[in-house]
Order: sequence, then C-alpha cells, then structure tokens
Amino acid sequence: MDSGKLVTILKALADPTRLNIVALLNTRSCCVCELVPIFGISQPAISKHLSRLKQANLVSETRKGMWVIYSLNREPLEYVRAVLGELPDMTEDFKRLEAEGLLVSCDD
Amino acid sequence: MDSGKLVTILKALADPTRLNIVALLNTRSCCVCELVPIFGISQPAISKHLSRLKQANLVSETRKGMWVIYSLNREPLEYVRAVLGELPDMTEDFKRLEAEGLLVSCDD
DNA sequence: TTCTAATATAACCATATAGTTATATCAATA
DNA sequence: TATTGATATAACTATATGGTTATATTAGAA
Repeated sequence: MDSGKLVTILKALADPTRLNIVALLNTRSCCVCELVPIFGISQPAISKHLSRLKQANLVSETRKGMWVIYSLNREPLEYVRAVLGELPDMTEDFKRLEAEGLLVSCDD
Repeated sequence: MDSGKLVTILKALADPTRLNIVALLNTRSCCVCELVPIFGISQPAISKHLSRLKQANLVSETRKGMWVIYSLNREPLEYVRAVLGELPDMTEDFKRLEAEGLLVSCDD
C-alpha cells in the first residue's frame, strides 16, 4: 500500500470546505471567483484549498483570460476507492514481524 | 452529502500510522500491546490513534482478560467508497446560489 | 489484599492546518 | 503604457494534531 500517496489524497479530502469544492467541481468546473462567495471565506483561503487539492492531483486548472478554471480529476478518488475496497493482505508482514521478534503474542 | 460524518472518517484515515493500523486489523484483530512494537511509538500514542479510529467507528474493541482486542469495522470504509463513487449532483445548489445572487458568472 | 501488566487519560510540546490581511503577479483593457 | 480585475503568495495567528512522559485505571496473579 502506497501509504504516502493515499495519505496525501485523504488529507486533501479531509476538510469540509475542500470536500464541498470537490462536490461542486464534480457537477461543473468553476473559477476561483465563483467559489469565494459560495463559501464565505477569503479569496486567499479558497486559493490555498485549491492548491492543496491540486497537490493531491484532485483538480486541474486552466487559465481562461483573467480567470483560472478549476476542474475535478476523478482518478485520485477512484484510487482511494480501490485501495479502501481491497486493503492489502498483511499476513506476510505479520510473519516477518514475528520473525523479527516484533510480534508480541497475547493469547488472543 | 453528510460532510461531517465523511470528514470524521477521512480525518481518521488521513494519517500513515492509522492507515497502517487499519490495514493490519483488516488481516487480523490485534491488541494494543501488539501494535506498540510494530510502529515503534509509545503505547499512549497507539491508544490515541485507536481512540481516533474508534470515534470514526472504524474499529471496535473487546476486552479479553488484561488485553483489549481491536478489530476493524468495514462499514465506514464502504461508506467512503460509496460517497466518493457517486458524488452528489450539485445542480440544484448551483441554481439556488444563482437565485441568492451568490453565483458570480465569469463567462466560462 | 497486594502486586504486576495492559490500557487509558492528563499535561505538555512542536509542528501542521485553516483562516486572516497585505502584497505580488499576470492578463485584459483604456 | 497605465490601470484594473482575478488569482497567488507572504506573513501572521489561533487551533488541531501527533508525539512525549507521568499517572490513573482495570484485570489477573501472588
């Protein structure tokens, strides 16, 4: 399990404002100036949220004249769904831990 | 979209240690004392992580003598997968926002 | 009952996060 | 070129987070 990539995406999603941005962008792409009045927080705050989403590859931007249009990338969402739907089998890790003496037995 | 419930689960998952605990518990249930040496952090740190997971209903505990055995609840994972797989249609919200004059048009 | 082992909670600390205001950047237009 | 409007970045602040050590709780064993 690529814990790092997954954590980046999960952290990006784990905020109500960003989650709602994702939902809005799922319906249609928006520019920054549209999102500002919707959420009632400052424009820099929205920009930072979008930057966080972009860093997780959850959104893409295209400049259109004065505006920057953000749109949703669904692949990271599908990645999360895939990993959570089929968590890795850690049996081998348990065996390795046992071999390393890291696995305490507690009679369960 | 119940943003609050989803955010609680996502925040609980958005940490490498907790994500790995979830993966381990997916393979088999563990007591706290097994997890401590695996992650190389203090017992209270593990307890706090488990408490965070429990608060999101991602794990259940049963006491077994001196030990507390933690096991994975898969329902919250399925909930996340379901929501991310079918994000709500926000078309009505866009209409409402437009009616409230909150939707700036930027010619896209 | 006393002692020991497993777990949870409290108090604390350093860093991350989400917001703010001020300012810089950049594209369109006068 | 100068100005304006949209967005990004910088600097800052308050709170949340993830770790620590110390201590309380709880169950079993002596």
